[in-house]
Amino acid sequence: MSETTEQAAPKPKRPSRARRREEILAAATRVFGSKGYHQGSLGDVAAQVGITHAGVLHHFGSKDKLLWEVLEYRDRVDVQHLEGKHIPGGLELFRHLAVTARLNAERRGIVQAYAVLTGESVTDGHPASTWVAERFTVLRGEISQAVRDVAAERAVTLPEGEPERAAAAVIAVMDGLQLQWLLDPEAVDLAAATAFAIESILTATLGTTVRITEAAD
Amino acid sequence: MSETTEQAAPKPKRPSRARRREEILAAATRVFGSKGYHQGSLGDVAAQVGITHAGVLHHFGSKDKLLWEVLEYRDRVDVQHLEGKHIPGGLELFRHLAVTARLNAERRGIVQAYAVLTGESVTDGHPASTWVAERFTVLRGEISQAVRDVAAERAVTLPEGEPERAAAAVIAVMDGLQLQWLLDPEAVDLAAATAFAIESILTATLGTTVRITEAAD
DNA sequence: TCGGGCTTACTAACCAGTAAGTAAGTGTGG
DNA sequence: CCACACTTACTTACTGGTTAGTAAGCCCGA
Repeated sequence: MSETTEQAAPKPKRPSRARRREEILAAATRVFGSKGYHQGSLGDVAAQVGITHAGVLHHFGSKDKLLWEVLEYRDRVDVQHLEGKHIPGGLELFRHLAVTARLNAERRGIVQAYAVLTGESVTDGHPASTWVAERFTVLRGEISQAVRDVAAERAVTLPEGEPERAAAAVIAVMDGLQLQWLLDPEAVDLAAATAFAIESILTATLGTTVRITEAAD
Repeated sequence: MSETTEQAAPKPKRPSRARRREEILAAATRVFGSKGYHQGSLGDVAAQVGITHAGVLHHFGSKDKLLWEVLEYRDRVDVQHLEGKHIPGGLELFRHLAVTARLNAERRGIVQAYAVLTGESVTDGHPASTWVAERFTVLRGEISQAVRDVAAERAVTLPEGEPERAAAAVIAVMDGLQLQWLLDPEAVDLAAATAFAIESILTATLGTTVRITEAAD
């Protein structure tokens, strides 16, 4: 065993480790998305990649750990289309949110996964609750900062706590619209309603008309 | 002494039927609220009223039927504080929504139950999905009508589809804020944020300032 | 040949729903 | 007014199903 232990398995000819894990993560996203975490079983996930549930456990150890990696996987996919750019600030952030909503209307699965897991996470002792709570905290921070930036840009002074309230409202409206859209896609135009709501909140908060959609599109 | 027994509705000696059912419904609301429908078992519900799970089934037949009655129970409790008055229209409706949010901040359990079940309901074939979807439809109808009423009152002409978009946004923001509040009550002032968001959406929609909160309360 | 990927086989727990029995009530005929 | 018939509210015990997780071994590729 001289140089044998050194091979880090970089070129996978076999659908090995990394690749299989990705397959499983994608399958788990679909399963947890369509059935929820508690109702979606390891067997369901395993079946989608053509192995047994024990095979899944071989890669992820436990169902909880699999969930955690699914959540991080979603983040990775989400950030991916930003192409390395960090999350924008100011008005650009809100345009980004509107664009995300438009993209989401074409990715029902991932939206459903997010909605189901977020809803489930408010149950006692749910393994995803800290992840979701932290996610909300981070988002509120980023969005309220963007509100402050836009306000400064337009020389508007905001009352204490207003940026935070606006940030919470923006996140809330996005999540809530996703729920309604998932249950009745015909009744709610996810992209339009989201853009409308964000503009409304910003306009009312800043006291001046804010547009985040491109003209004539 | 005219023992003509005019006992129309005598007091039952036993905590019979109706009473027990209410106890179970209250318990089920707590259980489904704190653990979700799938994760909350009939045994959990039964334990809270000091009977066995078979006893619960004696009263409700199946877990699905119990859920249905829980949902209707919530509606009954919700409408109850309106004291027989029908749901108001126009601006009054939005004030009512803000008041409800304020009340909700004191009834974590029922808010949690609603949030959990709504989230769960977007999973495939969930027994509550039609109930939730219908609820959203009805609410959107009522709220969009109220928007139209207020617009007419103020002689504002709204673009096609705007009342519906505003209605969806109002419902969305209420649900979304509940989620954030449940996960982090310190970070979100449910009553204030809800009132703020509703005012924002109405103000932006109608183009004139709308106030729904009482001055100095 | 060796180790990682995976399977088969199993365990222990849990769950909804059924069935049958019991005890405590209610209604009624004599 | 009481005995007997019946109903109601529940229990215990069980069935059939599903689940996460464990253990041990097989197979294949490098």
